[in-house]
Amino acid sequence: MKDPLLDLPGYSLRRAASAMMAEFAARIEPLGLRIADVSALLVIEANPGVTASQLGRALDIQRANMVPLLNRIEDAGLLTRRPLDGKSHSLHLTEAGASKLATARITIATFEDWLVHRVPAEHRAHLKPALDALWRD
Amino acid sequence: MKDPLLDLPGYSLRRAASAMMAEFAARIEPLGLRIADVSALLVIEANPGVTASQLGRALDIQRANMVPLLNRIEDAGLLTRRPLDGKSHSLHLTEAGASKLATARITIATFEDWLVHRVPAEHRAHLKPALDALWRD
DNA sequence: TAACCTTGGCTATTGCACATAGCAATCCAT
DNA sequence: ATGGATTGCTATGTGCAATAGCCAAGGTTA
Repeated sequence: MKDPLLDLPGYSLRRAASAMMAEFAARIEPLGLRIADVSALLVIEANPGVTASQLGRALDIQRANMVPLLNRIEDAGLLTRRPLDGKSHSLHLTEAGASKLATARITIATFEDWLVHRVPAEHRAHLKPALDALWRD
Repeated sequence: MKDPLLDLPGYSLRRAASAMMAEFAARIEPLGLRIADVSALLVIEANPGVTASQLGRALDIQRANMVPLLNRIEDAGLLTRRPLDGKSHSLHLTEAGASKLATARITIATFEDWLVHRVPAEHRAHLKPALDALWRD
């Protein structure tokens, strides 16, 4: 069967992202985490005390959508919200959060390595710069 | 602010795909089409008479999810479903469908060109092969 | 100080893309 | 001819993101 989509880089991008996200979600799910959770935990750990809106800007997630995300990882005991100035809250990982993230980091590293090695060696080094050019301003 | 996500190719893939899909969706929306519609129309035109399940396999969309998709483009007058053997239906573009697709093709080509030229010349040729390696078996 | 605009966190709702489970009719192979 | 697989479909749920609006708390300027 003819598939004209196979000639379109945009379609390849869509399918590749979809396949890789499904794979990563499956690998991270046994830890009780979702993809968005992992990205939030990583940024919070690297920037203890960030506010929810700063985090949202870094992850390109709307303020409104940060709420259920942060509730979820707070309910899981991975995060504390401390009042900062009566308007903002500062976010910190709990010990459980740091330890969960340490475990997740292994999964992340394994996955990223697996992903990168799926691409043939001659193209490998070009993947990330090419992708970054597509979304970073 | 530190952003450890920026080192992860998987995260770049996610963000790049999200950005590009948003861009394409915005460009194709004035035609009254969605991304999934366009992919279906392209495959149907290239393979007149395909069945819904064949199409679903090509697009990696579950049978169940083909239903609203095909209903939508049929309701828009772009598609006819003809009974094939009492179980399967064969799919064909209407004249309106072919003409709509001809218009869409211009948008698609412009978008794909824009996308590809966002990546620096030295990486450009590597993007599609790298992406294809990530999802094609 | 008072008026104003902006920001931060939140609720509520919606849309899209995708998944699973189950069903009835049809077909195909042994 | 019976049993298994396939087709199209309904119904439902999930993950992620968007929008509109609310309220309280800052910041800025007159």
